[in-house]
Amino acid sequence: MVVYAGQGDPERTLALLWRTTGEGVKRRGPKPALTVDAILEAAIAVADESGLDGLSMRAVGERLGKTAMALYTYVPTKRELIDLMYDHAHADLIPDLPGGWRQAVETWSLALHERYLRHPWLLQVSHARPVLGPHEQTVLEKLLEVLPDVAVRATVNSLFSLVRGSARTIAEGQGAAADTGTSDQEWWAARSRLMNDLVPDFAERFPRSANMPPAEWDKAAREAFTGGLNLLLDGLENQTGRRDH
Amino acid sequence: MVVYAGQGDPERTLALLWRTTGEGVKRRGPKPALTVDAILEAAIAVADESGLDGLSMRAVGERLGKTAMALYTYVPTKRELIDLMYDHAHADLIPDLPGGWRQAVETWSLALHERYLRHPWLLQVSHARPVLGPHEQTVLEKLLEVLPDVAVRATVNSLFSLVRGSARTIAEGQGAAADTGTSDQEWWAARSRLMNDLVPDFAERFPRSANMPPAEWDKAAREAFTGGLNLLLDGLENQTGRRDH
DNA sequence: TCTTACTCCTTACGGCATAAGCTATTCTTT
DNA sequence: AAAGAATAGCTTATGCCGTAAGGAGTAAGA
Repeated sequence: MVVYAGQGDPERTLALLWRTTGEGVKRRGPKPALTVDAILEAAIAVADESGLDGLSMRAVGERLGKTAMALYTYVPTKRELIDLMYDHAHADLIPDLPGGWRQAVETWSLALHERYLRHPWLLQVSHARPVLGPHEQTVLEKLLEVLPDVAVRATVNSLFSLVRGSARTIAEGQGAAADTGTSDQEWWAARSRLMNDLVPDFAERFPRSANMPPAEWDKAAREAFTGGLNLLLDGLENQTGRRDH
Repeated sequence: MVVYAGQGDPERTLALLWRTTGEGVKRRGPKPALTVDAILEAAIAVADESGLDGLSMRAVGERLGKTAMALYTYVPTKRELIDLMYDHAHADLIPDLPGGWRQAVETWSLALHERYLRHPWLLQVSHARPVLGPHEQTVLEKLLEVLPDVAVRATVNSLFSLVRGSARTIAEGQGAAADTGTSDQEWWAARSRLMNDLVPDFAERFPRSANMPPAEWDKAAREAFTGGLNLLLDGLENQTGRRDH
């Protein structure tokens, strides 16, 4: 399932995202035993380990030695928690980008790609509408800084699609392997055998698909990513070149 | 949340996908009151209306005048049901593709894009490993038939990423609008106002993001899609042209 | 006719997010 | 110092979910 982001109470969420909640102000009542950041880190740890499906308020609370309900003092709902996790996981993402725009865009894409692979659950958070958190905003801003001034929206959209799509393919392959305990080879072998029995005319009906063996998925997917990126940047260079190259 | 596909009992799932279950054979016991296809259509109707989150076995059963448990006679688990829905929704998708490869790829992409928008929940089904159903396989095969023989894997991967990514953006915008009852304009206006209050220095910190207003999202996202597609195809033509053009 | 295989129901279980309400804690005001 | 107010974080409860278990009825084969 997909968790839709950015649909909670906007004011509360934005305030949490940008941490505009009065920090130094003295407040009554018992000292808070937790902080939003501690919760975020626990939640991210849970999600890294068990995916977004394993992310329950109970699980996060347990990791902090609290009950699920204790979290609701800090975070209005699970939705907002995920929004916060999402933005938090985009912190300190983009390194200094090298000179030429093409190299810079490549570096940016690889950094984002890598981050997605480190936190695969990020790919399961669908931003129905942008979360508008500071860290994600920074990621976008850095890209805009280096992008040539041609077809900006199309390029941004395509880059995000490409990076997310490729990362998804890789992450899901890995996740499936981990979940089921069967490697890609084993899984594929088992399926081939079954398909041979069940659909003996497969190769006739789908000759081209049959001719495209899976190889090592992980590697193939990575190559497909850089290959696709190159295609896209070629296309962009093509349009740009006539102006400022 | 994301539903992971292709992880149930492979034999049962594949048999259901390819309908190799003995159809004409006489079976004992009461006549089945349902068929897998009827369940699929009901389930797809539910998902179209309420998304994958609203898809519960109870809801599907109710639509058919049955209980949730009645479905388990036909479908082993909800997971496999979703696999079957996924493949079913890819039926009769690709029209006859026009002559030139570039036009053919464009037509293919648009058809897939459109299908995703008709059944947005498709985008929430992540194929950890391919479902390997007949209809999805046909979609892939048709693309392979027209694709030039260059960087095939990268191109296929990129095209799927681009189509899915763009469709996701559009679908989620629409979904959010429907869910929250606020239009894009209203939503954006509200956020802008809040951001102005909470983060008054936004425009200084993120000048380029601030300069990229949201416009009409739906339209912008569609243009970004065709624009990205053109970039990609330019890149591909660049590599192909030297050979067979 | 009796057995067997099958459909489809009711019931039940454990897990989920979270609403409601309670208690204990700590600051502010008197 | 005492009283009041606001807050943290607990327990409990509600209504969802997927689905396991088991039972009742039905139709084909022996």
